Amino acid sequence: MSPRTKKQFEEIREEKKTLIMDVALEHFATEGYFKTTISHIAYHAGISKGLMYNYFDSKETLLQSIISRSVQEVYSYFDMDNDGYLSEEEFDFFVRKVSQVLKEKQSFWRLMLQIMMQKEVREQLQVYFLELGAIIKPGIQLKPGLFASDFMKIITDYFIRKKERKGPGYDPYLDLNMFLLTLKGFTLKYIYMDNTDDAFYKKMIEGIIEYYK
Amino acid sequence: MSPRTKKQFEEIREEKKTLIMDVALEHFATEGYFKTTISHIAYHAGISKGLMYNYFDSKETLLQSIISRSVQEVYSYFDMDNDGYLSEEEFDFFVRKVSQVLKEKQSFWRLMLQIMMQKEVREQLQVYFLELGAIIKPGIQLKPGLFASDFMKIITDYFIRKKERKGPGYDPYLDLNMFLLTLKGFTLKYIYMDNTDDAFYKKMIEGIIEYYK
Amino acid sequence: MSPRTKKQFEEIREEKKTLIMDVALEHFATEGYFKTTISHIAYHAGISKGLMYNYFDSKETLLQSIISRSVQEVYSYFDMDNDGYLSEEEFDFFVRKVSQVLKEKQSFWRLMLQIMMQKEVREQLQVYFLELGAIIKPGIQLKPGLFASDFMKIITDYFIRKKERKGPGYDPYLDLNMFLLTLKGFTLKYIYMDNTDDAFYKKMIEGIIEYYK
Amino acid sequence: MSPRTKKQFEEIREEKKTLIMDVALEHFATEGYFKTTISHIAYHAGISKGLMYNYFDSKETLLQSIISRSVQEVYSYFDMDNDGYLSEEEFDFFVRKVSQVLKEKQSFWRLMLQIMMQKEVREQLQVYFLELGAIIKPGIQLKPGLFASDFMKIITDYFIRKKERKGPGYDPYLDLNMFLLTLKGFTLKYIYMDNTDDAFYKKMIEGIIEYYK
DNA sequence: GATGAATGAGTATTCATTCAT
DNA sequence: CATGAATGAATACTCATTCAT
Repeated sequence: MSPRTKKQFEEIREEKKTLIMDVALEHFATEGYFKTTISHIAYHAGISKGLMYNYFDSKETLLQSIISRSVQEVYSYFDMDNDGYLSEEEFDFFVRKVSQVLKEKQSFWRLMLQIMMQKEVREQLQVYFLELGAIIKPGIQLKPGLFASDFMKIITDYFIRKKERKGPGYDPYLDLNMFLLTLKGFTLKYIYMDNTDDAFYKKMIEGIIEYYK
Repeated sequence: MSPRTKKQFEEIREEKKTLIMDVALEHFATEGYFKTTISHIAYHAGISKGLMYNYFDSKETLLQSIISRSVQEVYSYFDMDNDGYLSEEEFDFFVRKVSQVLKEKQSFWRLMLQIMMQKEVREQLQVYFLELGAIIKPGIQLKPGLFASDFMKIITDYFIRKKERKGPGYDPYLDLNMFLLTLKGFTLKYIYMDNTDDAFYKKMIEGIIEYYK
Repeated sequence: MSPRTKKQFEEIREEKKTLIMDVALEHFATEGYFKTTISHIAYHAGISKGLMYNYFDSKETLLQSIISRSVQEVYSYFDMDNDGYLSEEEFDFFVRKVSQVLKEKQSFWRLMLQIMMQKEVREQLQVYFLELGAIIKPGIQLKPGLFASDFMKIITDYFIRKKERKGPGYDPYLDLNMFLLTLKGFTLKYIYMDNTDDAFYKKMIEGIIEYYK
Repeated sequence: MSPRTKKQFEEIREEKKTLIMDVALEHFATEGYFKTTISHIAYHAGISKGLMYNYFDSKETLLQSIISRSVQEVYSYFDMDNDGYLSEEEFDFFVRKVSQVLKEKQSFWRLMLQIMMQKEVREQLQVYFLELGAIIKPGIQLKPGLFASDFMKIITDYFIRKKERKGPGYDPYLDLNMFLLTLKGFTLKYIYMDNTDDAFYKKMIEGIIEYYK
């Protein structure tokens, strides 16, 4: 019965926080942030309301933690430490990654869409998801170091290089924006799909690659 | 000093109802349904809370009335009493109509997206917006008489006829779904645009027409 | 098309008032005073809310008017202008009268019971229905001129005279109070009877007469 | 500083619930159910409104809990687990018990009378208080297991046996119903008595016993 | 750490009453 | 006389947050 080490405590703490965030995300995403009560989350996480406040200062803090965590996870998905260059082969991989992120983090994206309705929230989150509201045009300077910027830079570069393959009549910015529109549409569709039709899902990924590679 | 006629009363009622719905839609769409209080709506509509309840039974009824009204308006936009045939020239017109509806009813679509987060709501509204959740495949039977079905039928027909132009390698269903994805993406993007960049907006409409006509 | 005379106006006014009171009494009695809304009454009386206030200053005034009117009616039932003497034959008649009043004014009595729950109301109404809360003892002075007092005086006299028939062991005050208890019980029972069992009802009247004549 | 045990929490809950129900009953009975506000109850119970709702889901639930509890208490008063036989000596005891229940639960009975005005409520409560609406006739089948039925059965048996003592001219059902009427009248009278006149009260109990033993 | 009782500011809703027409 | 739109004070109820144990 040796007392737990500091490290053990820390681990338990992290586990509980993760549990709470998982439960909360699920309920936020399906029932809505405002309709989900703290009591409800605590109950489904198997803890008391009081303990919730031991881990998170407020309902809002909890929400922010969830978003922040999910953003980190999405970051890591794309492994932004690479060389920032997207080859033709990697384009395939990239689109599939995007779809995978959508699939695995469906709840998160649903929450995002919901949360973004509020103007204030939207402005704050632009930091993470610049693209959602931004327009890609020649001459726009993307801040380096931000996820969305990095992401957009790599993609933009890819489409500019694509011009070499497609010839003079090709408008890379139009094509890029069409691609982004399609990706957004894919996101929207997937987020709302209750009974995932996997065949359709896969077919559309192939379609996107075929249309925009 | 004669009392108001029935018609006068009816007019007052309709005007006030419209006013309340307009104000409510605007606030629901920008601040969110749950964050928008009845007091807030009443205040901005310049009426008392009590009067709100003279016209709408509850906050939820108000929401439903708004949705119902907007759906009617969208219906009328597309004038579904036509021949159900979409010529190449009309395709242009159709895409432009869609974008116009988005532009003019931006608040409504934002509200829709928000509302559709809740599963129950989504299921109920499928009647109106079948497509949002549906997948278009060969052999699918669309119920005639419903807006979404009519809409989808016309579009599907268009893409099937397009095969004649495009030749044997052309997959009309893939192309249709890609088109719908792009349209959805356009919707999503437009809904979130605070400062409308009209040039970009128009460019993308042209792009969609160019890609899918 | 001669203009209506003052008298005609007065008559119309009285008719409307009576109508409103009738409707209100019915609803007060079955749904309860507080649960019955002015709107409801106005609707069922086929008039507007505004007009209601033309006839009655407030909901409370309406209630008081109803009670006052019913009390007058009950008064008249017993024709208190008689000699104040109750013969043996008249006792029969008296009990039957009581039951008839119960039957015909069931709604009113139900309303009374309900209203009397509130202390303040009860105190105010003692004027009319002294007996309900009072105890009849030798030496109590009943205020002349009040219905309840008159009523009690006549009944008390009857039971005192009854002593002559029953002999020395007979306690007129006990018997009187037992009789009043039974009458009250009869009231309570009848008020709550939804499906009037007329046979039982009549049998009990005969019983009361048999037991207390 | 160890947290409270489950038992401690349970005790707190029970105490508070009892407190709230006691206060509420008192106010419901004297001011009326509808006139009594939740705020009022909370204030007089020395707690916050919020806590009320921690223990009772709604005002109506609170009412039901009060009624349910009181019914249980009345049940236990009569100890229905006995042999179901009422001897002549026990009849005294029985009547006195009834009066005692009236005295000790005066508020409850006042509330009952008030509540029973509403038809729906009345129908629902018949389960508990069959007799109030029922008529006792030869051949009526009383459902065993229900308080009111048990109660009525015992009383009915008593009056039937009484016939042996009284001889052929005696109508046990008339007498039973007269007795029940008197008891009801006693109830009604007692419920409304503000300043209890104990001497009168006791005299009437003796009277009832004398008349119906 | 852990619990859930307790709080109170906030929210939807009701309804008697007023008043312009 | 008659209407029903309009008001606002009151009321039931919710829920994030605090805190004694």
